[in-house]
Amino acid sequence: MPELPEVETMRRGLFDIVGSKIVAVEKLRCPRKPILSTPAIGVFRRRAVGQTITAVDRIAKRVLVRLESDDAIVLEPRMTGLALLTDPPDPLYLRFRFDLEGGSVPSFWYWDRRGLGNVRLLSPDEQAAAFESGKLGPDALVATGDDLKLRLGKSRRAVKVALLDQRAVAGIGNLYAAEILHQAAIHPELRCERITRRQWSAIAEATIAILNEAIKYEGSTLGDGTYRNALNKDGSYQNKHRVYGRAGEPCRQCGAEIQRIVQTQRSTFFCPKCQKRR
DNA sequence: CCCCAGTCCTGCGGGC
DNA sequence: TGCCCGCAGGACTGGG
Repeated sequence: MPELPEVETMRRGLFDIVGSKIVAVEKLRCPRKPILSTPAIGVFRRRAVGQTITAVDRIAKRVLVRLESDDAIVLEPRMTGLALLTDPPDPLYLRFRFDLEGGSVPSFWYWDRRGLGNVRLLSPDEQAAAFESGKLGPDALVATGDDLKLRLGKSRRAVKVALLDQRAVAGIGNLYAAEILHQAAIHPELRCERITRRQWSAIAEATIAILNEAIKYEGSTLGDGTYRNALNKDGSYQNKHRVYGRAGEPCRQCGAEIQRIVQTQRSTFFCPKCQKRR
């Protein structure tokens, strides 16, 4: 499930396409519903073909392939989307192919098993509208304790639920929210309004530490997941998980049994001994 | 404004 | 053995 570390790994995996020219774009037929993409493929192709790729960036959980025209191809992988330079996990779910010239890479693909993701080509104005402040908080890799306190300090929501709000802080998903709160020693059900300035700082520091560590290990590939890097290799941060997916197993810090609860219909994992309610 | 349930989608594992 | 159901959750929508 791509969150910030996985999407950042995708971005880095596409480094070798910078400087190449797009010579063809194909939206691939899938046996079921095609994924969402805009604009219509004819317009998409006309605006992309002939363009040189100038950069590959990340905004929150999206990858932006920037073109010399200042348009950007925006990949939004959601649950099961992958950016690939090589053979896919299953060719059935290849959704887009971009053929390249002038570099070391012949093509890159967007692959998406469940098809909840999307591929868009956005003009500068459309990019500004899609990513305007108000829709996305500061990137989780740079958000400070004060940023979090300012945006969430008055909220009555449980802190774990609030960390998933991309308008508050951008890039955290269900898996890393649990990991971050364990590192910060904060109970996931603690209401934001009761969190101290010092605790917000601890959460921000844990966020940066956990996400950077996960990037170092190229993200988490879960047993039933599909996440891979651009060369179709597994990440390895799943071997470092403190709590996520470890219900009933011992906490690596204190040995207590990791608990699983459900918050707003999503699983939350935590250590009842390390993570206090205050 | 704030918050939450429902929705999309496919594969997998538990239960019977 | 095979089938059914629930679960996985990112981002968006609609409604209280």
